[in-house]
Amino acid sequence: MKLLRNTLLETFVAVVDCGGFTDAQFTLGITQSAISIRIRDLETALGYRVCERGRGGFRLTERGEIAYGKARDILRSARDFDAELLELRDVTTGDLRIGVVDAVNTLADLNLDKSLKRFLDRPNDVRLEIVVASPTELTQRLITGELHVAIAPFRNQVAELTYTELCQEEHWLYCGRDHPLFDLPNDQIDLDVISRYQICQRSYSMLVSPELQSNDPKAIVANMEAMATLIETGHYLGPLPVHFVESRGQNGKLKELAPNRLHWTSTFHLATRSTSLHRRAVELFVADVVQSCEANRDLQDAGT
Amino acid sequence: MKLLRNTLLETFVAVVDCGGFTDAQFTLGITQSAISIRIRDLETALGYRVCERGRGGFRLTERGEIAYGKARDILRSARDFDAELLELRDVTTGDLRIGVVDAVNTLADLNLDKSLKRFLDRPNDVRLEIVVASPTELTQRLITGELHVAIAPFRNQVAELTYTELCQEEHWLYCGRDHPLFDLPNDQIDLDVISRYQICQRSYSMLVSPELQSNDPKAIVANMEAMATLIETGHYLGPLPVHFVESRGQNGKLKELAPNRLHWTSTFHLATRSTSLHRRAVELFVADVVQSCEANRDLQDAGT
DNA sequence: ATGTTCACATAACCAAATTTCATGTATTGG
DNA sequence: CCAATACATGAAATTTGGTTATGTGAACAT
Repeated sequence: MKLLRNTLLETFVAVVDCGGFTDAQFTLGITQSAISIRIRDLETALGYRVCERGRGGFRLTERGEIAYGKARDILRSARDFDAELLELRDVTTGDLRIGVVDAVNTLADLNLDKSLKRFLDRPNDVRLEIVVASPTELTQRLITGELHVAIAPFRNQVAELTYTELCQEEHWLYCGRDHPLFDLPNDQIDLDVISRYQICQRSYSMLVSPELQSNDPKAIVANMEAMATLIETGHYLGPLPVHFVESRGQNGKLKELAPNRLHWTSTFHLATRSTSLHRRAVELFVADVVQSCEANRDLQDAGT
Repeated sequence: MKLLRNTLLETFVAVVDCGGFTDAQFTLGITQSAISIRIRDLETALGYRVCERGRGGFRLTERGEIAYGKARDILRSARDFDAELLELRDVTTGDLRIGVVDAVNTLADLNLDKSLKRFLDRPNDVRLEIVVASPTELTQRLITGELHVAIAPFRNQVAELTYTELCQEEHWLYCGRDHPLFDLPNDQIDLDVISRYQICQRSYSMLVSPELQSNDPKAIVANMEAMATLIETGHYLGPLPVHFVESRGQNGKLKELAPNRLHWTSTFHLATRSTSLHRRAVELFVADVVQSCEANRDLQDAGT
């Protein structure tokens, strides 16, 4: 059997991503005619039409949809494969696909920007890709190889992945300026008082405050900004990472509620696939992150 | 980054498999010059030499060794990928890589030949590949995707694979014509008598007779023929599948020892990877095997 | 040593596959 | 019905990849 040329698949994926032949010209660096022919060749090889196109707009066929997903996957692993072979000489190259949860850039103990800087300061030919998603989704994408590394508070750990503990993130409960509790002294606030008000929670996999869970959250958000926004409306209470609130410097707009009693800690991990050796780029980045966190811990230990 | 053309990898793998450029001509259907150029291009793209060649013989470099392994893997998955896309129309195509343990062809309850016949009788464009190996090795190869299906008595089952019970295989203990026990009546033979003689065992993963294990086997074989040969020397006792001995029709050369007491049963399973949907060819073959076994069971049930 | 052979490399040339350019066609929107 | 959009197609140009013929250097026999 003759293998599909990978230019055909690249073309197909680019065309889908661009939503048509015309725009894909620039991405692929070839003319529209060439694209037309390549797609025709692909369809001839496959024996079915992968997309409807023309003046009426661009649309994948049912089979095309499936083919597109598979094609993207195989191209990704082909790129990783190339990088593996290229890294057998002394270069650092290929994709480095990192996944994180949102609001990590202000997490001081993690210091992701410093780790990234260290990584990028080395001579390299790496194409960086950073994805923001929930821990559950990150887990999924690590397993499929769509991501190489992920940094998140992984509460449910799976066997396929290896986790390294990085740092802690502290959460307090906050209320907005217009909320009834805003002016109540903190020593009068406890779980019982809290339970009279509506709580905004993060979606399940990001839950940080189990004590509040039974209170039937009236709002659920999948994003830190959204959480802050809802709390600022004055209609909800909600937990937020301390570093997140402090970095926004709006100390007047949010108030922490009884931080001595209502605080939660989540542990951030770095996760990679357990099986097989990793590419040089991945190993280096992991080392940078871990080292950065350790340096931080040492600094804090010395300070106390 | 520009992807390596897969013709380069195909050429590389073929050259390695043939042990040089000259012989690979016929496998690849191109001239030696073309191969020379392709390998040069591959090496230029990679930035290192993959093999030493010339009058002094053919030898992979250290990096070439690694590259070869990876290249073979990626070509296999590329072929499977192609088959997945092609099977989106109504054809059955691509590789079907089956693994079995040895001596399955006479296992009447399994009836592998009938299942295969049924599969091949359908219109198809499948390239069949059958590998014989131990259950441990089959498990490994299923996980890496090197095999699509395997049929064996899997005693240690792993989470990554899904198992379907197929049939039983009965084992008795045998001795050869020249063995001291050959002429002893079966009612005088028990474990105690047995323990005075040397036992030939199958290697660990194929062990069928735990009672004999403590007897410190003096011979270990990884193959049924080898087991039979050793027993026929008259120096060893050893377990063999009943169907295997009967099918060889040499009833005079081997004698079953106390078949009422010394018999063991192993269960044959069909195993596939748990994750992801399988290709049409794989699904069809699995259905054929399972159906064939069920038909057999029904037949036996009706008979008793 | 010396010539021969083997296994691959290289050059020149050629064929086939791809791309571009120019143009055609179908569909939508006004 | 016209203009514009988005793709298809044909011919010419270009690039890619192949073959044939020949070169090179290491091993081997004499």
